[in-house]
Amino acid sequence: MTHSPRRRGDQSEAEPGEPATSPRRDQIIRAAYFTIAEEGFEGLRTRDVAGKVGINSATLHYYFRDKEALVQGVVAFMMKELSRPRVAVGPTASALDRLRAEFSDIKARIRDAPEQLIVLTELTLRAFRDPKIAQLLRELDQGWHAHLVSILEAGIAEKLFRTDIDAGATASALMAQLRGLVYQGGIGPKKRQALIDQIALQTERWVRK
Amino acid sequence: MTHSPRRRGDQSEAEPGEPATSPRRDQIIRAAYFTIAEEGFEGLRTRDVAGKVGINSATLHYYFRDKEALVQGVVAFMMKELSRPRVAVGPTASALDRLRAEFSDIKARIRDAPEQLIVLTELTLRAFRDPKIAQLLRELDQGWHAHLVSILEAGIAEKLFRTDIDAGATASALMAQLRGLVYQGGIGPKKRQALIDQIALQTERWVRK
Amino acid sequence: MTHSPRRRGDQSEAEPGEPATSPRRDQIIRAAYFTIAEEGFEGLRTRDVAGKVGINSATLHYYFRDKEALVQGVVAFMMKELSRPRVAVGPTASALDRLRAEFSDIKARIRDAPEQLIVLTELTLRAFRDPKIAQLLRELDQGWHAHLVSILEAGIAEKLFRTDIDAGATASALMAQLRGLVYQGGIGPKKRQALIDQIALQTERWVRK
Amino acid sequence: MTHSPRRRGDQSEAEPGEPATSPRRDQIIRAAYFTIAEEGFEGLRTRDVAGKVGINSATLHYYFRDKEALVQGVVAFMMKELSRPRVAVGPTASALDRLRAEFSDIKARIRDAPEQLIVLTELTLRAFRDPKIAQLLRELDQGWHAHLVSILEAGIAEKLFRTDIDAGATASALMAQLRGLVYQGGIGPKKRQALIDQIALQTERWVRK
DNA sequence: GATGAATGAGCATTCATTCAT
DNA sequence: AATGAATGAATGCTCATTCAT
Repeated sequence: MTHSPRRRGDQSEAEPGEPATSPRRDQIIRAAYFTIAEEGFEGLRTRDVAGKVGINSATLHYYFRDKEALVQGVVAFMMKELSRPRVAVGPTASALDRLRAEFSDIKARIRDAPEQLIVLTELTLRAFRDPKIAQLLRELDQGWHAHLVSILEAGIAEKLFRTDIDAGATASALMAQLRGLVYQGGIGPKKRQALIDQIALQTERWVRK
Repeated sequence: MTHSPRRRGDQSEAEPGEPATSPRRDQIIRAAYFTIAEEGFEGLRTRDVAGKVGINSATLHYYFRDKEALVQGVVAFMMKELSRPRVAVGPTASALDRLRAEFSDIKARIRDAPEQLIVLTELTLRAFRDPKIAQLLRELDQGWHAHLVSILEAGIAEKLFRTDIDAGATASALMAQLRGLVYQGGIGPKKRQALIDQIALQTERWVRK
Repeated sequence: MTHSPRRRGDQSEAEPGEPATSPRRDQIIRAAYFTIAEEGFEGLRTRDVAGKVGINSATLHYYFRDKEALVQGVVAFMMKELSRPRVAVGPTASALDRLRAEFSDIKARIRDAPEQLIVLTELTLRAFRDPKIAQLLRELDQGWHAHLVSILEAGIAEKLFRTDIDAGATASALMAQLRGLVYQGGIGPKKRQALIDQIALQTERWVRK
Repeated sequence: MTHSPRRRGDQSEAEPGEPATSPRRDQIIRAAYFTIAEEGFEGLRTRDVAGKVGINSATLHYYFRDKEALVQGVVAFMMKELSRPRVAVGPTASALDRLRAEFSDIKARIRDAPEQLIVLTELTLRAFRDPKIAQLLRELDQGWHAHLVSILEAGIAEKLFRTDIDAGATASALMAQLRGLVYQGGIGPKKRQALIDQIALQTERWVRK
């Protein structure tokens, strides 16, 4: 097979054996990701991103057809990051442990990857104008909701949680609360973590028998 | 040259007789405000704003020293808008009525001024980088929190609400939930309003005796 | 009427009272025109054109939305130039004088405005890919053809020219010959003018009684 | 490194055993040639040419030092193509047949190799700035002229053509007419061929006894 | 108050070319 | 022979801002 004139970043799905990914590509995406966290989409300059990676901005365009493709790469990366749990629970963990892990997970993100919150907010904003991003966020939300519901229902089945709670509604309320916290501007990480503990406590009281 | 070299939009206090406000100035701010709601800060162009008002972009600079000053004008306008209640309650209203008015207020904003949510999110994002905006948002939050606490405490005093609720914590939780709802991308206004009703119901059950 | 946000070069037809023309605009078009003559479309750089006029390249874009609009301006200018006769004949001139004026006109162009030939060739080339230009050139040709036919027919009516010549075919043949000369690369202006005289002579012999 | 550092496409004469030609080299030239016909010199991109051949653009630079060398290759190819008659005449053909073959040749080119006209026009344009190309075109023209003169003189000698025609001038006029036709933009191949027939007829009438 | 004209700094993107492998 | 990766030098275009009128 001769050299394909298509750029690496073109296809969403890589051909087998020809991965649409490369260390350099990932490096660029990471640099762009942190740039967005620091400066916002508004402050994203391909030149700066290239500079951070230590390459020429033309090289960046060797990996990404245009800025839009780069942004899409960042979004994909972000989605994978958000889906990957940061707190592991064993397969034998109780529903309560898994619920607690949920709160720990968010606290861990706030502590170790605070940029995720910022980029997520940026994406939320983009979603108002970009239906593709809106769709992705919706899917992310649905996944989170389903995950919480499964925990709650397991807890009910395990007879750890009250049987009269509405798993769906409770999951929604929980998500709204956590999201509200995350999106609350003007407070530091410590305050944020304390508020999460508070929500965790309230929730446990609410769901446990 | 006859006109005073100091521009109207300067940060320094306006001299008496030279108001820092004018119909045209307000007109520009409103145009910028709605532009931000539609296109985001990223899409804010002084030329476009001027065009919407029907003036030359040079004229815009007569009223605002620079783009930053215009943005500050928008922020101030936004803060005033957010502080102004959209649902009036009589001075004799019960704590419960006032609590309900709180939910109605948010529903009214979602219905009549959905752009407020978007601009608020934009400001939240700016707050990560602009301490001045962070401070303003913090104050806005504190005002809201104090307001909710006063309602809850009044309800307790009126013996309408349970005496064992922690007014501060409840206010915080309520705020987080409402904020979370507001920031949830990818859902339409109707769904949003329904979720608010749900939160309202839950809250009433929680606080009422 | 407030300031129109549209750029000057946008509309093909200027509104009455608001001419789509200005000295500066013309200056830019002229500079672009001679740049094309010297460097070809391939060598047309907005920066260079602006530089020749002594303005910033951003100023050029104040008058022309984009490069394409500038090129269109040049084309329009070129068409006007080509249509404007360079050798005047009195209203009482005989058909023969008018025919001779036709040759003199081309010789005058080669002498005084040799760049017209080059730019015309460039346009011919563009016409292969740009239907709009193809159409313009076609119209130019039809105008020229009609003009020659009217001269020949007048000569026949004046009993100066042979009655058995086919005015249309002769006009076509004449045009083809002149065009061929004009497009003949690799020869200098003097040689070119001599060849025109030769064609003129031949033609006179052919048409005159 | 094993391969000779001197590239194949160098202007210097190839060493014996190291031919300045190769199937791949020709392939590249052909691809460039057709690209120029379709997009003009303006649209000639080494990457595209390489892509059409199915090689990397770096490989193209293995065969051609730079873009200029590639263009020269195309020019040489073009000159060979133009010199090669497309309509064969036997060695015993009469002058009239050979003259007719001349017209048939051009018609054949228009039909079978219309890209030659376009590339030739592109070269004509280049000749204004590139003396090397100007020289080549001049030689091409002189060859054509000599060829036509030899036909006309043979016809006179064969007593097929009038003895009072000026072979040189007639050849020039004929060339100018044909060239003019070829360069006339905005008409299709059919119309073009019909006009050639017209010129052929006229010419025959002119030269034959 | 208002504007047309002008500009500097910057930005994404393109492209011929190079070089280690 | 061939290529993936990389780059420097443009290039068209944008935009906030200025200033004389």
